[in-house]
Amino acid sequence: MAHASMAECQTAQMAKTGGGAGTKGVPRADREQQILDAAVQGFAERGFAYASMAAIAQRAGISKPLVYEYFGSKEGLYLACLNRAGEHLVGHVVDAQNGTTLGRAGETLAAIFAALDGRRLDWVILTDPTLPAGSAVHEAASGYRDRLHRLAVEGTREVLAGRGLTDDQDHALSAHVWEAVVTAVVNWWLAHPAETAAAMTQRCDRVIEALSAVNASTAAGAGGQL
Amino acid sequence: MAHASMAECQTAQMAKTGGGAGTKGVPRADREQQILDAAVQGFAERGFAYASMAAIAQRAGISKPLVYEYFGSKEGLYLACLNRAGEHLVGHVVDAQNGTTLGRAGETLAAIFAALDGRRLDWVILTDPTLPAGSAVHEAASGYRDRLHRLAVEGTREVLAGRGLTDDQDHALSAHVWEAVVTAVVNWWLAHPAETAAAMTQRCDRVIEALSAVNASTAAGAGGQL
DNA sequence: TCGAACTGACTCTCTGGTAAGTTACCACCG
DNA sequence: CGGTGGTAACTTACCAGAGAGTCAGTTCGA
Repeated sequence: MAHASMAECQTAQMAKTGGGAGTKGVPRADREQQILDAAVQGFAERGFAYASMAAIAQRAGISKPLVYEYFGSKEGLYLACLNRAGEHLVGHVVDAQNGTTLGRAGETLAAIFAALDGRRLDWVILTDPTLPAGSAVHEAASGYRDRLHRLAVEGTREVLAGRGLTDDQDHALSAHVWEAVVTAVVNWWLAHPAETAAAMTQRCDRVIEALSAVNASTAAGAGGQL
Repeated sequence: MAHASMAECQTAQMAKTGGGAGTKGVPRADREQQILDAAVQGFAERGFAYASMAAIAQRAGISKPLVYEYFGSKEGLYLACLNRAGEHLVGHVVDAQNGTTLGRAGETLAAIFAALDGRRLDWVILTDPTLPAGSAVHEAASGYRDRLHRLAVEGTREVLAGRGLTDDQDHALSAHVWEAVVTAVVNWWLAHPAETAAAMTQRCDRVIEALSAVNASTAAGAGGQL
């Protein structure tokens, strides 16, 4: 826990006093970003429930009260991480969809990979499973995931309806499952850091292609196994 | 939190003393099951991280030290819940697969629905997202999920390989995604308590059918949206 | 009377959050 | 140009609550 205390001085400043009180000359806006970076790492590493504010402060190279002065509370800090990550991701996915044939599974995934490239931990913040049910942070995270979800399944209703699916609940279930698939794919990516965003896109295209073929034969009564 | 204190006397015993110390005549084996039932509810409700041993003891109608005497620690208690739930589910899925055409998606789901009927919270225990990474309970839960996972994707390799997928990583990703799909479907079921196991089975059959058709058209270049 | 069942009342640690004080930068004054 | 007050940046040291885990003892059935 004490190994990261020297790594936070990326901005143009060097500690002048050994360890006393007093300002270090870092403006608030800069320091806030440093804290957010440290918080994303801390929260992603242990989950909201288990991450400690003291550890995050130490990782950021400052003391706990400063974190509280800038972000108010643990939930406030998480909310700030969430907003930064959520706006970034949602924005990229929207942009990507505007410039391509809307809604195809592979292209949605590609946009997510691209947006998360270089800041994959953002995804962990958006999907942290340890958020206490019913809390403000939980609601906020759900909100961002929901926006992504709506973007991703736009158009699903008509397509499925056209193929004979009329039950509302069936549509809800399908959407829920698709969300889980996206989550699973991104989590797999997180577990394979060597994989580039482009490689993931290609991989998903391959798998989708193959699964389509399997399902087609299944639907035709060939008894494919899945 | 105090509303469930009277609901635990399902076994043949009634409190004889008002609240003193002393035995209540409940043999250890029975009490252990009562504690496990209360623990499953408590852990499922708030997650391992946020559930408190005192609350679980209260829900079981006994005091905290007895829980510790029987299960040793919070992790020990969770482990006991996990083993009971895991063995039950895995056993049922194995049985179901032995008596049917092995490995088809819909039938695996049907077996899970049947096994979980009447004890759906078992699933929450097996998939609790708040388990601390690296802990013994986390490993144990992963173990059970892994056994289910292996059962479910048995045969996937040959099928996908036959359709042109040769990359090992592609297979790993596919398996990971399938696991997520199962999880998503069961979680949806948990969120819709009125749905019977049989209804879920039918619903999944419908959706799988429709999605197969959609994917088939997608693969054929019709540009289906998903 | 012996052991199993059972409890009230602790301890101890961890952590979210706070109070009060310290230092450095800076604008302004003389 | 040196002083000087104000404010933003920062810290040490603490509090309070919650919850895991324990101890010493009490009651009851056999």
